[in-house]
Amino acid sequence: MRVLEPSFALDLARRVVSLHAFAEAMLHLILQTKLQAAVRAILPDADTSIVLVRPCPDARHGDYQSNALLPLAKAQKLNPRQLAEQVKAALDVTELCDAVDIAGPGFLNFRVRPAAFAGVLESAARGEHLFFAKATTPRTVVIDFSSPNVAKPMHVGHIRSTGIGDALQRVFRLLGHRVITDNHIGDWGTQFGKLLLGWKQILDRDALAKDAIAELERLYKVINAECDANLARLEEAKQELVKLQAGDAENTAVWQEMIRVSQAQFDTIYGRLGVKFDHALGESFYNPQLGPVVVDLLGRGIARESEGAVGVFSDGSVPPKEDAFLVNRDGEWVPDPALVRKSDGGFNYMTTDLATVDYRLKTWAPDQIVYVVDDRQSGHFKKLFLTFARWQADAAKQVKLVHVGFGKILGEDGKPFKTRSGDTVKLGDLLDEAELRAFNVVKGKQLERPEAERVPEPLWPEIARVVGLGAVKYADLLPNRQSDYQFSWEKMLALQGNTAPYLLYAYTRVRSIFRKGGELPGIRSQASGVSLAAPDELALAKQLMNFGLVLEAVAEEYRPNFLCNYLYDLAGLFARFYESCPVLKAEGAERATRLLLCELTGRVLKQGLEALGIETTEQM
RNA sequence: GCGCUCGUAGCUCAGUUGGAUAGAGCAUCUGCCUUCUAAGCAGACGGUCGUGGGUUCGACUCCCGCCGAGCGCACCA
Repeated sequence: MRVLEPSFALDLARRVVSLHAFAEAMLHLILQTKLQAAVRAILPDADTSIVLVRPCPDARHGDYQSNALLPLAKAQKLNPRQLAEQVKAALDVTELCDAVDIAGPGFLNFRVRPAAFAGVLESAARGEHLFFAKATTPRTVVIDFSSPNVAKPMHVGHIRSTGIGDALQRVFRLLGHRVITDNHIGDWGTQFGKLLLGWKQILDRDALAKDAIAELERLYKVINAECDANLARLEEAKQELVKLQAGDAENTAVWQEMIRVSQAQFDTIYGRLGVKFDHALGESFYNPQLGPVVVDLLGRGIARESEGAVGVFSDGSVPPKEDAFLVNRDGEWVPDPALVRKSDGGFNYMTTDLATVDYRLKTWAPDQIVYVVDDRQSGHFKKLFLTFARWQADAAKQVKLVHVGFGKILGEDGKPFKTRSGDTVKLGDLLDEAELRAFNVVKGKQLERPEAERVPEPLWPEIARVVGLGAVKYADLLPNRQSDYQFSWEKMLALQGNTAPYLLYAYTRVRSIFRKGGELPGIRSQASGVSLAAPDELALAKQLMNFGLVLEAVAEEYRPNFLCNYLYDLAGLFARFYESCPVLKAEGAERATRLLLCELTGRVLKQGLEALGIETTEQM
């Protein structure tokens, strides 16, 4: 965002029309633009990219604040309060603010007129924006996530990559960027030797028709066990793999069939999760490029042979401690190369990933490529990015390669999440259980109510589906992604606290008002006369206006949990407003204002949840 | 051994360029349904932000040491 906003503001300064829309969508940005201009007037050489305006964490100080004058004063060896006085004198924000205060060592606090807030609400009500602005210079972003393996069931380990990746792609798209999602499926590798052997010798056709993945899994387990015990068997499997790699017609056909049935499984899961990909170029897609990549690396002197393998080694450009191509063993720094060809001539995933970066750059010319992959692979990506930069220095400067890592899912005992019998939890089973548990909660809550107030029973399963899937997704997106988190059905399906059900409930309360209130005159067309008076009205309105800021932070830091926390705060503020400010009983401007706040809160909740990949329900 | 990530209330977790009195939920306790869905709201209780230094107007945040946890350390991905 540090890079984005100044250029954003600059662009807009050139286009008055856009500036207008932009200001209406996000007050803090117009204040920021004006503040930056004032700073430039006082300090022409100052770096104004650090001059940011943010909402005040404490409303008593004001509505928006900037702390930027303090570091600025320090850099220029000026008295911060004096600088603040000068900047304040050069600052013209009278159209938005009653007062600009200098506080403490040199904080600048802006107090916005309620009428200015009302103006933003009115323009939002007219459908001109939803408190965020599309990027004026859209970036092209490739997002690589999910990446399940062929012939294996998708399991609980895939929800993090899938959920975080999907949320990120949704947020980037919402902000107007060009997004290309690519599912880098594991459809190649040594396991296919064993699978082919199993397919040819012990395949159960009926079982395959019934549950293809389970049958493929069985084939692998049986043959794998045989190979462990019997070297001749292992040799047989290797021969099948060699034939596949050589393009043998029969093995290729079987391999393609395995991909086909696996894809059907992926499609079922993705369908339930509402996840779509623009491409699914698996590892095998890059096969033809692997040899040439290694030849090129060797030819350029970037890779070299060692112990029969080919790898990229340290170039000694950084101290050993910071060198990703060195590792310390017993006090001695030894090579830890990025291997691109094994001593048996085969390639490994470093080679595939290099070919993949190369392909993506040539095909889509992205500004960035984002890999949503387990944190344990951070070492691999570090080497991959460095190796690519050495291989194609110029191309590497055009693209930002980012590894968005995440932690493990733990069970409630604090150990890796497994079934009672110790197996990995299959994703399909997990989603089934989520819906079942959600149904029991929905049913329980409905039965607590007087019959007249219940949601019609036929709607319960659909509500349970939205709540259950939403709960699983939300629980996964909520924690800071780099840390491990504890999986708890009880907590994710709880009706209180920072959970999907709480947010969905807030949304249904909004919808309920409109059902009860019937057709409401004038909300969209003649949105005017909005007057914010009650503290809870104002607090809610201000929170709505932070939506854009949060979306940009999500995209900038690749952290969907910012959006989760924002929506939770929004829902909380709405609940307070709902308690203290009767809507349908109010009259005149008060009623219109409150209806508008309900409408806009509903829209932001729905849009925000949608950006997290979570559906909403009208009643629950 | 070396590297990466982390350590915040009894438990599970937030904490947006370093910024003003560190926040939620659960648990414990107290109030609020003849009023738009109480799956809610208000309040109380609960903290030497692992620890010891340093940087500065200001540190949970940045730097260094130590303690503790998880993960990774050529030919699996």
